[in-house]
Amino acid sequence: MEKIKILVVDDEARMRKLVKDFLVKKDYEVIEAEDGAKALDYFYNDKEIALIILDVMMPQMDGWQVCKEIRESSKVPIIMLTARGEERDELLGFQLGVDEYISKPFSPKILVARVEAILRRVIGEEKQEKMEAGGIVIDHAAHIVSVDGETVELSYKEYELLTYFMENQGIALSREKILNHVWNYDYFGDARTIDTHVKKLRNKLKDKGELIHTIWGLGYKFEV
Amino acid sequence: MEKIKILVVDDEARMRKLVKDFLVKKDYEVIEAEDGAKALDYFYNDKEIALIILDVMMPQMDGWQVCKEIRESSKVPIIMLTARGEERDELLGFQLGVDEYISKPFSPKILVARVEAILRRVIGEEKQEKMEAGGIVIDHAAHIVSVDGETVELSYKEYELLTYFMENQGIALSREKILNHVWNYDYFGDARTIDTHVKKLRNKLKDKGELIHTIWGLGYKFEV
DNA sequence: ACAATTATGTAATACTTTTGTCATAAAATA
DNA sequence: TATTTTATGACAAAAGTATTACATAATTGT
Repeated sequence: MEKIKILVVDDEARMRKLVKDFLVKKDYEVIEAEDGAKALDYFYNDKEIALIILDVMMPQMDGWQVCKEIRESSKVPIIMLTARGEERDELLGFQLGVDEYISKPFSPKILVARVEAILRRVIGEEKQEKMEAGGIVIDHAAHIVSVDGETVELSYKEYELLTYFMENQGIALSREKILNHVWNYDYFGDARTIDTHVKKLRNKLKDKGELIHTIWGLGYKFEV
Repeated sequence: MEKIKILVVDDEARMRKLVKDFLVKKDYEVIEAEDGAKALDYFYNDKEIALIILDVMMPQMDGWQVCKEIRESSKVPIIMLTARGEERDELLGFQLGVDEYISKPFSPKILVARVEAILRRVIGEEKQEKMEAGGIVIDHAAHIVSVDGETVELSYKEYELLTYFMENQGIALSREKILNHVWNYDYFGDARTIDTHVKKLRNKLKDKGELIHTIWGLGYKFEV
């Protein structure tokens, strides 16, 4: 099947690369544009683009302008990236038909989640809504986790962490890797934080907590 | 195929040599620069450099400055070496677009792993995930070792040691060589330590333990 | 906007496993 | 056989992890 194309517009190469890496991992085709003019150019020449991720702050032509131009001829979903602190002009965005905002720094998880939510809405494509392993079920649509049929209440981070583990069953994950995926990419906190979260998660999963194995000297692994 | 070029910048010749040795062994071409000015000079005159390893602490022009200069004209991946204790200015690094940090002392393994991870990300090359020899299988993704189908639990060092042996099948390895690869470069402990680890490893590998041959007066060799 | 609640990250401490060293036994070499 | 090198097992030291408590940040309800 043809891959879904996403256009990423940002003047910072690093940011484009970052976004691209995560989307490519999810099997999307990513086209990069370093400024508004190039973005419009790519967009007009490739009718297949399913979604645009647009940085607000760019020299020459900012994200709003690009958005406005595109909206004159297309209803393609647009996600706006806003910098930390930068105020969101929600109203302007609403008028221009922005579908979503994501504040930098963002976690890759959030980005991918938003992208998929929008595409699901627009394309109506169904994605993996449920995950199961060893009696643990995550229902992403309902945002509910159950262990042996019984619902357990997880906090946001715990939920993300468990999801990451279950997405990578049988794979040894270093703390660094976990931090990079579950936390924000620019989070430079203590890797020991993970221990605490793992502990809490294990507790809540009751006897299924032991499915999260400690790999001494390396990190953790989820395995049934 | 053309070798991939890596530029190593450090004022200490010892450190440069060390890094170079390991990278050369992995078939990279290494260019050394002893100060920031020379580094920039080499970099601007050789457009083929695929990655830069940069020491933070250097007289005249420190690593940050070099990094900043390079970032003004290039997106080449940069790994920063920081001394033990020296505080990492993560934020500054992030702004300058540092790709990775490695703290001295580091194990050669870590260094090579980071380099390959970055290059893989940039160049998009895949690495070997499984190794097999004489009924011993190492699954690096799962971090599992099995002997004749049965999983064996290895400690961190045992795992590293076995990996090193299997990477160098049929090659006689001196204790010194083993120390330099599996242990940190600044580990000056007793080479006899290896004997103990080899012993434990042999035990855990059961009858396959004898694949690790003792070479009297020299060291060890893994051979099927 | 405020207080109350909950979630998250950090630090300190307790705990566990791993690792290195040593003493001694065994084996190989000359 | 004397000497050098390696194997082995016990144990102390080091390093990694679990757990708890607490401060701070985020969220919720009023």
